[in-house]
Amino acid sequence: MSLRLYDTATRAVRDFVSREPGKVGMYVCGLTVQGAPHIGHMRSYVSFDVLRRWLAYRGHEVTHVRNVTDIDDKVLAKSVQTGQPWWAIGYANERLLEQASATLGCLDPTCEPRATGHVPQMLALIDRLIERGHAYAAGPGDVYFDVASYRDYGALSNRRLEDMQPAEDNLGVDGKRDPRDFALWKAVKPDEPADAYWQTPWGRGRPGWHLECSAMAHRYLGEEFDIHGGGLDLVFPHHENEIAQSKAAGYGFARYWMHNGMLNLAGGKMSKSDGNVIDLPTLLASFRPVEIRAFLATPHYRSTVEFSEELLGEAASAYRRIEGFVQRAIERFGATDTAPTQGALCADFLAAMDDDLNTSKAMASIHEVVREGNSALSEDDDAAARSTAASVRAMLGVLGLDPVDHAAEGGPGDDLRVAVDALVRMVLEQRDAARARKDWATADALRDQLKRSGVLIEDTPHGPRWTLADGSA
RNA sequence: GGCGGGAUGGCCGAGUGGCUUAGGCAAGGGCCUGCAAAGCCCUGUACGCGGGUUCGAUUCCCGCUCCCGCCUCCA
Repeated sequence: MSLRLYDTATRAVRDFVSREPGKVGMYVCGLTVQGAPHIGHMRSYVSFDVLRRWLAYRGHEVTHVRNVTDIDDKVLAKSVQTGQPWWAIGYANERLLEQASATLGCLDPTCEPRATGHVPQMLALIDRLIERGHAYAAGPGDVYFDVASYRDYGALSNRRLEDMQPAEDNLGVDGKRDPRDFALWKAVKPDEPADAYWQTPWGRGRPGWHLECSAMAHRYLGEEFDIHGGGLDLVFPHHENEIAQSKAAGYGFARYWMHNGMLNLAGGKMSKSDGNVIDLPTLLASFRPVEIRAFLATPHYRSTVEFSEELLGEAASAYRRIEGFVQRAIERFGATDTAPTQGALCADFLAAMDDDLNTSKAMASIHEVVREGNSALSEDDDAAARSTAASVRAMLGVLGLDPVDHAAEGGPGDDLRVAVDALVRMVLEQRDAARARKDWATADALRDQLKRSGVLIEDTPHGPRWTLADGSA
């Protein structure tokens, strides 16, 4: 069985065949760095990180390009509003984003180009579009894409040009020939920061939204590449416009279009403009990064996900069941003996992932293997326990959820682990002594005391073990 | 109004024309344990409403209701 992916452009699941055997070029829309990222953004990052890891597992060398759009209307508006330089705002938010991405265990992209660093490529593209009759300069600094000149406009988002009836408020005012035309290049405006422009043959201005992605995808992945991804809310107009720009310029552009579903809060899309936003630092007060990642990675990437702390808590509990097994196996055999091995993925998992990244089903198969592993562990079937642990770790690894990879990231109070461990051991020695003389009252009192301090004790045939009540082990 | 997605057992969430009808969380019972915890075993018969096709539909078709997204900035 081979990998099949849902392609937005054809609205169907298709066999994935890369342009070049063994290589995949993938462009994923990152963010416009106008504000701090929220977990809805992170869902997109995690979704495409899973895709990238799966492509790699399936033997592809992946070139993963993810853009940072560091200049646009909102960044400039914010600059005027706060008095901060627009480039400082963008950079600050870019760093928050980078941090959030790393915290959730997303692999770094191969390249993360910024819009402002690719103005020459954008100008070249505009030039080419004007030459081919698909774009026109409308006034000093303004260049528009002529939507009517591109026959397939609307093909991706499945809408017809005549169905699009944008407000005709500024028809003629800004020099547009058709209200549906979109800006490739925008003229400097008096109420925007004075240093936000480039000199061009069409006048002073700055990039319009959409242009940077066409230019940068071309720069790093070539005229045609395999996968273009992003959030479902980018299908129109952003991706539709990217296609128009790139194809009208004569390039093949993306062969598969993939879009992740939205993250909802209280029934509606989590969105900065609606103000219903939760960011990662807020959640880190109560949950570990790996638990948040498990929450984001378990539902199918195309489904809408409802966010709530309760739901996140459920996902965390489910993850802890798996993690508990891996930890017990590692305590017994060591991390090396349970190291994930290539080819250790079970057939159900493999089939689920190949089927348009069905992570829900894939997680179900991990849970089944965990059950086998737990049984092997309690029956002291070391060989079986070892191999199931290696298998579970391999499968988790593909999802970016191997507990060992996340061990260093730390949960609340993690810096005190060594000290806590020493103290708990002292208490456990006393408790062992009490148990040895069958003084159950004393033994239980010690255990209860630890529990009140957030330390959970479990007696196993191989001695007592402790974990923290919040799940960080 | 146009386009698209969705409604599954207490909750989350896969999936399928009929088969042992995922998996998890929570709950109850059991095993294990000095008692616990963890783990394992068992239990819970669900597919929004109304029609239709079919020997048989949660799964296919039609209609309806409700929800969500896009159509303006948006991961």
